[in-house]
Amino acid sequence: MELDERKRKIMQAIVDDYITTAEPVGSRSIARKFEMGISSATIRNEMADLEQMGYLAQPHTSAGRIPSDKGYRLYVDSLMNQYKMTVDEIARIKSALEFNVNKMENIIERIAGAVSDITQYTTMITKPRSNKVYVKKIDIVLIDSSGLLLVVITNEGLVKNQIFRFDAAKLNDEFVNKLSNALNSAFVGLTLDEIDTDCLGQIADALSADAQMIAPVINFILEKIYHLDDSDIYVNAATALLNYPEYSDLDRVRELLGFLENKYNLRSVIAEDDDNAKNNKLNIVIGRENKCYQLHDCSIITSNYSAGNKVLGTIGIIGPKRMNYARVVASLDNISKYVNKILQEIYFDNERE
Amino acid sequence: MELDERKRKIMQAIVDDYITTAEPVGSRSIARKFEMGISSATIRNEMADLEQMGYLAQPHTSAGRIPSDKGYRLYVDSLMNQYKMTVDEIARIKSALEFNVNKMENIIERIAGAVSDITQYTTMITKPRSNKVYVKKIDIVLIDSSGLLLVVITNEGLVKNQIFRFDAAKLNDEFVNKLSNALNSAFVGLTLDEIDTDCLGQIADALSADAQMIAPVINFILEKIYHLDDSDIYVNAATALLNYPEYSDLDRVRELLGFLENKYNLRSVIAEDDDNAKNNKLNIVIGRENKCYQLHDCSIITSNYSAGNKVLGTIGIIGPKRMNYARVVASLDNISKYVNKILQEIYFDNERE
DNA sequence: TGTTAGCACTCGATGGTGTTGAGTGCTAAC
DNA sequence: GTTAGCACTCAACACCATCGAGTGCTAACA
Repeated sequence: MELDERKRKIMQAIVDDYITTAEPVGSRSIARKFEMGISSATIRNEMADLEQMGYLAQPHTSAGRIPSDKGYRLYVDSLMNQYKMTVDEIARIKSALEFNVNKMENIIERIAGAVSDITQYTTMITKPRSNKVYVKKIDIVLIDSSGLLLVVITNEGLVKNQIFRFDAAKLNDEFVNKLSNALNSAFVGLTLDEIDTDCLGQIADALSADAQMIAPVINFILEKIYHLDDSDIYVNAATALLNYPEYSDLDRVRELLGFLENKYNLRSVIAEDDDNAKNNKLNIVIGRENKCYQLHDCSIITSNYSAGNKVLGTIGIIGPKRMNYARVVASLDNISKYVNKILQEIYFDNERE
Repeated sequence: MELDERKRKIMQAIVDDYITTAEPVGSRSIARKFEMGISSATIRNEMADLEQMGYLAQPHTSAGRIPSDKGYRLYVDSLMNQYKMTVDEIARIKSALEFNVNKMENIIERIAGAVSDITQYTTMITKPRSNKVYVKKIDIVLIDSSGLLLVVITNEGLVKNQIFRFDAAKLNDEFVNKLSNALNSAFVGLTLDEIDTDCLGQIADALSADAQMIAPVINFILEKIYHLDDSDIYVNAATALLNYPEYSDLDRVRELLGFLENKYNLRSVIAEDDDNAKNNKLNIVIGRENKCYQLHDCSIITSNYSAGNKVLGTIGIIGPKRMNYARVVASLDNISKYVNKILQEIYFDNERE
C-alpha cells in the first residue's frame, strides 16, 4: 500500500489533533475540523489503511485512533509544520535568560529552569565538563597469577575500579610494576581534555611485549576517565510530567520519576544521543526507540549548547510522546542561540568552575 | 479530663498501630494486639475521651480512629519508645557511608543518598556554606528624595536588591555617596564567615548622624549576605514519598513534589528549624505545625551535621505524619556520628569546595 | 473505481443499587 | 468502672443498565 498525499494529510491531522487533545481521534472529528472535502467514511477507510501500515493504533475497538511510534516518527521526520514563535514567546525566552549570576553551576540551573518554563516539559542538562579533573594515581593490585585489580584515582577522589582476568597469562609482581609505571607516567597529571587515544601508542611502546594483553586495560581507563564526571547532570521540573494526562497512573509515575532521580540513568539517556549531538543538531527519540523501558511512553529531544564554537554540554527535554514537537524544536533552537551568546561572554573570562 | 496512664497506653498503642498499618485503628484490634486486660468496649470509651481531648480523629463515623497532629505530638514528646538499632542496620549505615570521594559536593550527595536509603524517606541536605563567597560591591542608587535602591553583588555574581523608603528624609547625592563609601569599605572583600553584627558599629561610627536611619539598610545587608548561598540545597529520593499510601492522590503529589523542587521553598522549610538546630538537637515538625500548607500532611525531622565542632549544615528527612519517628531519630543520631567522623577527616585538609 | 450514507455492533464511561463488614455509640447488666 | 449486646453508619465493592462515540461493513451512487 502506498502512502499517498491524502494519507499523509490525514496522518498529519490526526497527530496534530491528538497532540492537543490527548484523546483518541475519530474519523468524524477529523472530517469536521480539517475540511478536506471528504466524508468521515472515506477517512475511516484511510485510517484503516494507516493502521494496517502501522502508523496508527486503536486502544480498543470502539475508540478512535492514536499514532503509533512509527506514526510519530513519520510526523516528526516529514509531516509537521515548522513552528513560528510569536513575538511574545521570544520575549519570554529573552527575559527568562536574563539573570545576574556568573557562577557556572548556577547559570546551568537557570538555563534549565528557563527551558522548562518555556517548553513546559522536564529538562535535563549536563554541566560543562570541568577541565580541572585530572588523574592523580593509578593503582594496580595483583590478585593472583591471572587477575589484577585496577584503580583509577583523580584529584577529586573519584575512583573507578575493575578486575581484569587474563586466563592464559602468568602475571607477576614484575609485570605489575612495569604496567603500573607505564600507566602512571602516561596518564597522571593529564586533564580529561588532554587524554586521547594517542596515549595508547605511548604505552604500547613502553610495553611492546604485552601490547595485546593490556589493550582492554587501556580501554577501560580511557572509557572511565572520559566519564569521570558523569554525575554532573541536573534535572529541572521533573514534576512537569505530572501535568500530562498520560502520566496519571501512580505506579508509572513512581517508576518514571524514580528513573529520572538516578543520575546514572540520565547519563545513559543523554549519552545515547551523542552521535547526533556532535553534529550540533537536534535529536528526537520517540517512545520505544528509547533503550530504557521506563521511557517507552516518553519522547526525548536533545540539543547541544555551546559557548562560541566549543560544545559545553547537552540540554534534553523529556515529555509525553504526544509532545508538541514543532514548538519544542523551535524553542530549543531559539534558546540555544541566546544561551550561546550568554555563555560566550562568561565562559571565556571565567573558567573557575 | 485527665490523661491518665491507661489513656496514654492506649494512645501509644493506637499510634504504633497506625504507623505500621496506615489504616484507621479500631477498638477491637487494639484490645486484641496489645493485651491490656480490658475489653474493646472499654477501649472504645477511652477512645471517645481521647477524641474529645483532641488526640484522635475519626475519618468518618463508622471508621476507626487516627491520631491528630496533637496526638502525634504527644506521642513524639512522651510516648514513643526509644528505637534500638539492630546490628544489621548499623552495619548498613556504615557501609552506605563508605565511599571514595573527597569533593565536598559529592560527599554531601552521598550522605543524603545514604540517609534516604536507610530511612526510606525523602532527604534534604544543605551543602556546607562556601567560605569563598564574598561581597564584591555594594551599589546604591538614588531614586528620589525619599527612596533609594540597594544592590549587593558578590564575586559569584549573586545579586540581592531592595528599595528603601525613608519618608521623613531628604536624601541627596552627597548622603548616598557617604553611605556608599561607608558600606563598601565595611563589607567589600569580607567572606560570609567574617561578617557579623560588629560591622554595624563600624558603620554607625562613620555615619553617626544618620545611624538610626541606616539601621534597616544594614540589617538588610546582613540578612541577605547571610543567606547568599541559599540555593545550595539538595533533595534526594523525592519519589520515596510515593511509596506511602497517604500520597496516592495525584494532585496532592504534584503539589508536594512541585513544592520540593523549588529550592526557595526548601530553604524556608529548613530555616524554620534553625533555632533548635543550633543546639545540635533533632527537631520534629508535625503536619500543620509546618508553616507551608503543602506540608500539612507531612512531618519533617531535621538535624545538624558537623565536622568536629563546626556545624556545616542541616539534614532533613520528610515523610508522612505517620512516619516511624523512633526509627528515624535513632538512624539520624547514628548517621550523624559517622558523618562527623568522615567529614572531620576530609574537611580540615580540603576546603576546596 | 472511488466515495458516501446507513446501520448494526463494540466497548469504555457513567451512575444507580444492593450487599458486606468493620467499627461505632448507647444501654443495660454485672 | 467494666462489659456484652445491639442497632446504626458508612465506605468499599460488585453488579447492572444505560449512553454515546466510534467503528467496520454493505449497498448505493457518481
